Amino acid sequence: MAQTAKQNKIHLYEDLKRAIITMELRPGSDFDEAGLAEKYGLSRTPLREVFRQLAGEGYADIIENRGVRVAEMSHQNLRNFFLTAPMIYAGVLRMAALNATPEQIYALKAAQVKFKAAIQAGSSIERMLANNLFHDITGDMASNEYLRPSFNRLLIDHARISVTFYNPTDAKMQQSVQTASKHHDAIIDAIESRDEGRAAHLANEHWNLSRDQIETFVMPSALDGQLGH
Amino acid sequence: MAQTAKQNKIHLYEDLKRAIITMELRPGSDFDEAGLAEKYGLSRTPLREVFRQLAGEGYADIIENRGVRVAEMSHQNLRNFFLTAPMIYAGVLRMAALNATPEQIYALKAAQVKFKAAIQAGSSIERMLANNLFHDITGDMASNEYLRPSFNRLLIDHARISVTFYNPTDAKMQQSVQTASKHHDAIIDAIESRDEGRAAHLANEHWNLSRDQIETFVMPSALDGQLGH
DNA sequence: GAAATAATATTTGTATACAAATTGTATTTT
DNA sequence: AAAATACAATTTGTATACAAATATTATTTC
Repeated sequence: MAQTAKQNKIHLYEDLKRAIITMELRPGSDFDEAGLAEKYGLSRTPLREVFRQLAGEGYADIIENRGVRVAEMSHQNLRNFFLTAPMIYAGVLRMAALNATPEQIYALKAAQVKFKAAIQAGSSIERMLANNLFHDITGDMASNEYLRPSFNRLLIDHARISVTFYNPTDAKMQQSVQTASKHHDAIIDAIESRDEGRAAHLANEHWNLSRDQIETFVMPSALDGQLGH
Repeated sequence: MAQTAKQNKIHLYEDLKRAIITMELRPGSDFDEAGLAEKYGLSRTPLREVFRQLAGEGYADIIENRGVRVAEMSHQNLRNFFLTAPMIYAGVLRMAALNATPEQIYALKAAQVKFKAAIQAGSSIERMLANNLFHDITGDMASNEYLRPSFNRLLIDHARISVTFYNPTDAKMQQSVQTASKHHDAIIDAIESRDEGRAAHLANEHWNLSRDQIETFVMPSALDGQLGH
């Protein structure tokens, strides 16, 4: 079919992205070209173009003569993540407050409704995806092509870290999800009232919450939090 | 030939990158697949993979059914550039001071020697390339995979802005190149002595110099410099 | 039986051929 | 002659076929 090829390519792209941020495809695991070509009814040529694109966006790594694999997540990554995220996110929210359009604000509110629903009734994956969507929209709002690439990479690993470490039975962790949701509400409010300073401040609070969560539950005293502030 | 195909691909990749940052290929101009395939002795398949890669790194944009073109540089881009650069570069230099290896420091010093030589005797393009190399090495030093993507995009447009606006006959501009060179020396010193605070401070000075240059010579009062500080 | 080598299978990379979409030109219509 | 349509040429996208490199297995050597 003529039309389906293009659609299949899009589906493959979206499916792989989703599978990577949900950790369905583990970091370091490699893609099966032949298998995926079969599954999506595509030849290897467009398939490989999708791989290149995913690599360019930080989802995967291409190794010469040795195929494509899901981007790694090392311990060094995690450290850099918490050093970098507050800075980039403060920049994104600051510019989001300046540049957000009414349509984007509407979309952000809708994403927050979804997020709250996911906290109540959704799976841990659904919660993460809703959170991811929320942050992604703030990335749109900033409309800063220089900030976006780094921000997107942070979002990828923020998603993967969430999936890895989130434990819905833990009371303290549930509490911090509630706090995160309150942050989101405050962020929407700051953006809507064009308060860039407050938006930037909230970014730091929000990521400190994430860091504390991880520190407390998995890697106590791993980071000194001195940088990126 | 078996070996040449892989080499040709690398040459194509490097040549296109260079042609883009030197403005030999103008923003928005589109690539001639057939012509480049002929010129580099490659079929269109590997050629298109190179295009995808360049697009992923911010050198080019791929438009569905309408080929590949050199990444645009709009006025909005320029504004975002000066809002974002100080922040990212401060982050990079801070982490460079923390993480630089002796080999990287050696390479940075060598790049600075080249830069000084280019100021004295080189063309405006050579000067820009030497400067670009210097900054690129600081990006290596930081070894932060979250900062790198945005930093690289800034470097691309920093190069293109330099080429566009640099006027070697202007006395004031020559002066600011000398100042930039002094900044480089100070940056090397800060990194070598692991003084992250000073490195971050120098980043801001260095980019303010760039901004003042552009503001004074091409777009007076275009930016308020309020953000990103 | 373990290490080294050779032979085979699989995977990755490239070239060519074909299909679809877009662009440019010629023709027709008014 | 200007606008609209039809046709041809070019460009872009995909599939298949083939080449090169890597991984796996079998065989040989000690």
